[in-house]
Amino acid sequence: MNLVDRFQIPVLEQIAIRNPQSTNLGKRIIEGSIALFDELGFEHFTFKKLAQVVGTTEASVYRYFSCKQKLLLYLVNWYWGRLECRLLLETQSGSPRERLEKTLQILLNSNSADLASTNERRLQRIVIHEAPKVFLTKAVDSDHQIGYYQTYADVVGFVANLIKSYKPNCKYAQMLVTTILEGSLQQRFFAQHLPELTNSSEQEDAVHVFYVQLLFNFLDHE
Amino acid sequence: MNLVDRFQIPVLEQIAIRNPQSTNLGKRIIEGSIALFDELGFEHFTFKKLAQVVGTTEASVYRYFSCKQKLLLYLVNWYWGRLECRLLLETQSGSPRERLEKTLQILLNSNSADLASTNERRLQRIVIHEAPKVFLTKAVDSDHQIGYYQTYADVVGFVANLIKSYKPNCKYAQMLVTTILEGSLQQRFFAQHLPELTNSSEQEDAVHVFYVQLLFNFLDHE
DNA sequence: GCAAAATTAATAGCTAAACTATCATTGATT
DNA sequence: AATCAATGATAGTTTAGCTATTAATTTTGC
Repeated sequence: MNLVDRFQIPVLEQIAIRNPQSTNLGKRIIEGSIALFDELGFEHFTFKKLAQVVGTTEASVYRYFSCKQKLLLYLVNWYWGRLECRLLLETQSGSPRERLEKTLQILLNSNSADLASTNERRLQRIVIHEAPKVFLTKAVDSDHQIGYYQTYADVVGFVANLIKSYKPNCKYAQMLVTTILEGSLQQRFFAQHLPELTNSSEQEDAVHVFYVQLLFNFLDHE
Repeated sequence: MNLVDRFQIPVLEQIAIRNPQSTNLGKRIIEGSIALFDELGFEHFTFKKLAQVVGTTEASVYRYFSCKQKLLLYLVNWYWGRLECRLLLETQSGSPRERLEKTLQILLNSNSADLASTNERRLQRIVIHEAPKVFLTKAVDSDHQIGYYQTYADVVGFVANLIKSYKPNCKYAQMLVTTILEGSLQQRFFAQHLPELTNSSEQEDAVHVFYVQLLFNFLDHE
């Protein structure tokens, strides 16, 4: 277990009814849900099917999560939390410019070496395919007030501060960050499913090249 | 009825079982669904509730649309189709640069004067809150093959070509367009529900200013 | 090691969404 | 006037989403 895995994400305990990391069944639910969300997609995912995969009952799953939206939110928050942790650990030294470049490498997931395990690759796919559904609900406002999006806001805030340390007068740091973060996920979705909407390339990671250029052209000529 | 309203969008007839514009009930279903999607959101929207609003039965609604996903797709395509039409009509003259600037004005919806009617404002809100759900499904690939996303691809292609006429060597025209299109919708969502993730402003339309600058900084320094 | 407490399994059941089917009625067409 | 398409009215099926109850099992405190 490396440093990143030790990182505790405080929001997670609020989202779940009972901390799934604290019991054997809870851990199986998380593992199973990663596999099943990836396989079925959010719409066709049900607690009944999850219970079968995990070898338990529907009622027992409900003791950990009140509904599948919350379970997805838990997984997505886990992803953001790990990202935040990596950012904190890996961007401690260097010039503002170097720290920003390193940040983009982490955010844009360029080196696929990090995605070693099957689970991490699955989680990445879940985030690409389902993450926006975590926001786009009638419950956004109340969920926001409860603090369910705090981890994501922390990531955005952290990178926005890095941008401001590079360009103190930047008026649009938050917009830049979310444009890059959400945009890059979307481009990966397009590359796989709607290739005419993007520009993928065999030779390079076009998504990475593009967003690095987009950011620094903006900052260096604002 | 102005020019834009006369525009026929060919994809729409494939999405619906029966063309809703051809009958009185069909038109009421479209009107009602715009109001109801806006009010309830995609998740809580049902054909039963729609039937009540429209003054018909669930079974009759099913004679026009096979499911609510298709109905949403129809509405979103209508939105994209109108946008494409406006682009074609309003960017016929001027230098490449001027045409691009006009295009951004249309895409980013800067002049809220276009959003005169209640229905158009509702449709805009539906697109902001629900449009990504049209893509993010397990059925993307088959829907894509059928051609359900053709209208959107046309809009993206049109703007990408404008970009290429301005900068013939631009390698990332499609990525630029989708980043701006989807990004701007998302920023408007954030401005309303998660304001710490964006940079809204009382004085200016920050979304418009930001994306114009983002585009031309990229193109003029690539 | 044992009693109490907490977890889980097993089962049942309820409400509503997402459809499908049937047939009578209306209204437009030739 | 007869016909055909669209709609209304009604009913019914399956499954998702969620709650409740009790018995079995495991964990925990002592």
